[in-house]
Amino acid sequence: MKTAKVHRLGELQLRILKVLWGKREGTVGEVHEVLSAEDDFAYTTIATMLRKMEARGLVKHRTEGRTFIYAACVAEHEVTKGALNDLVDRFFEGSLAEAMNHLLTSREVSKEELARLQKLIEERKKKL
Amino acid sequence: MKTAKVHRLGELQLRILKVLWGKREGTVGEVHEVLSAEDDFAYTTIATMLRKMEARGLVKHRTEGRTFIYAACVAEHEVTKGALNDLVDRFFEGSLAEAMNHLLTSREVSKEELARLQKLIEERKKKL
DNA sequence: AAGGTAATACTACCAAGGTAGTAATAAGTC
DNA sequence: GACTTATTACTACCTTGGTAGTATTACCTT
Repeated sequence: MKTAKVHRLGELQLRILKVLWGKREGTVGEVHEVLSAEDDFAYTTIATMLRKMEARGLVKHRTEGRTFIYAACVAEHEVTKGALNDLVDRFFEGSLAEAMNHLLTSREVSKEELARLQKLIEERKKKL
Repeated sequence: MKTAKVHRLGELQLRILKVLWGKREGTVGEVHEVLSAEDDFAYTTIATMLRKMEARGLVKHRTEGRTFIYAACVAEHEVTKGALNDLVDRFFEGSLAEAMNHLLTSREVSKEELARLQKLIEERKKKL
């Protein structure tokens, strides 16, 4: 059960992972730069967080010179899936339709999105 | 912005809220009893948590004799909606279809659920 | 009236996320 | 060779969720 609790990610941790997923790898400086474009973070905050995340097994690093080049250890798909499943289980006792219902009624949904959703369901049906 | 961060609820907090939503109100003992049926909690753990939650504005209490009768301050719908929206925003940059896609591909979905989903989407379409 | 019981209050921890300053170090620049 | 700069290491704090023991109090039952 090594995948345990992968969904319990903090805000910053997720954002860092997203950067790494997008670039495949990145130094502290690179991650910091990307995130600082949105919010203000100290360089050391990112560095510390990355070190903590490595201790948790979320990322790993290789060394180039004296610089650490970090990469995600967890797949985006896995994390996303974990978070979604967790939420559906926690809030809707596992009922996908219930979750969907809430989403549809509480969000702005465009006609295009609805069409996409229908298509997705159609395809899913065929695979049953 | 009083709805801020309502989605960031811990596991126990959510479970307590669910009990209160279900019963409309409840004493520490009642909540404790319900939750203890599933997991083992000390009575004082529930009491402490409820007090902390009241400080955060999640629940409130009225007094009957010397007993506190707690009730949720936040609507189930609001919390659920907040959590879902937060997740869709955080993981899928707000794309409902993207979120749905992940749900459909990573979960077990029954034929009945798919049918329900289609119906939901149909109805939503009419309201546009 | 005494004793048990149930209720809240208070205190204390622990873990984890988040944030960042300071120190040490290494490497490139003038 | 001295100086600046980039980089990691260490340390320290704060917050919040979670967990629960101990203390106090008030009530209820013999």
